[in-house]
Amino acid sequence: MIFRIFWLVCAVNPLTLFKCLNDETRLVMVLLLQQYGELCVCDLMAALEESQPKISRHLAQLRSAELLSSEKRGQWVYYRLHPQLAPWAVQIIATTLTANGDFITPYANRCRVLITDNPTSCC
Amino acid sequence: MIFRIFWLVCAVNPLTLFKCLNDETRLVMVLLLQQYGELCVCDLMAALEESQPKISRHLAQLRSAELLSSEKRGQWVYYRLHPQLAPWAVQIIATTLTANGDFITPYANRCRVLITDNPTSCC
DNA sequence: GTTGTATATATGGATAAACGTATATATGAT
DNA sequence: ATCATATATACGTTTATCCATATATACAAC
Repeated sequence: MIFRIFWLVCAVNPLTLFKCLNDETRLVMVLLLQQYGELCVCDLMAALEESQPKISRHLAQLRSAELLSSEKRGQWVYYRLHPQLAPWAVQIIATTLTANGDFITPYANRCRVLITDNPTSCC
Repeated sequence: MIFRIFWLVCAVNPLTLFKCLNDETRLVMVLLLQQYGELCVCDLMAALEESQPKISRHLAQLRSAELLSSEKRGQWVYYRLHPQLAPWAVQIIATTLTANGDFITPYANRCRVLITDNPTSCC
């Protein structure tokens, strides 16, 4: 008899998670994605007012840690929290956001999805 | 009319918290303290099998970030989670411990409070 | 094809974090 | 007083992290 085990969540090591959240650029991006669900790279560049390579490098790091997933649509790449991210990790991100909403407010105010009428258009 | 504001919790910056939890030595110590309430330096040295200066240096860092508080009793210094640590930070530590109990098991097994009949004696 | 835009990665240099060793301080015992 | 134990800190070196710049890739429009 053969059993198959399907992995429903990504096994995030706590050290890996905290390493991701340790940098201001990465922390703000993760919190913005927790709050707004999905953002493209240019949204994040605008929100954080940082250079494209810097944003991209940190996104790659979050992606390789399986905290984020990305999807290419046309010439844009959209990021979100990884759908299979372990619930405890999601809970930590949510708790951080709830208790520190003011921490990302200045960033969110520069975020396209907040300041445009038409959030389906990009950059 | 004079108002006095009493600070009931320590205002931990999320970045500061994650910086603290980013290092394996510090993370394990924080999780052990969450689980066992109070441990002295020699307990932590035994649990982590690390040198005294290394343990002491990381404890100083956690103390200066106000994650931990310390109390000297006789020649021993006992550490615990800071009593005024912000609830959201405590929640994050608790969540991490609950979801990753196995992460600290090997350390806990070397912890005096677990392997001694008389936990009031030290070292 | 060319051009422009969006995103990713590679490389070298700067900055910061962690470590080992040595030393200092405080307490307790003799 | 001396000696031993427990803990903290200082100093120099190694190691890891972050960044800016340059370059590469992919797509869309023409």
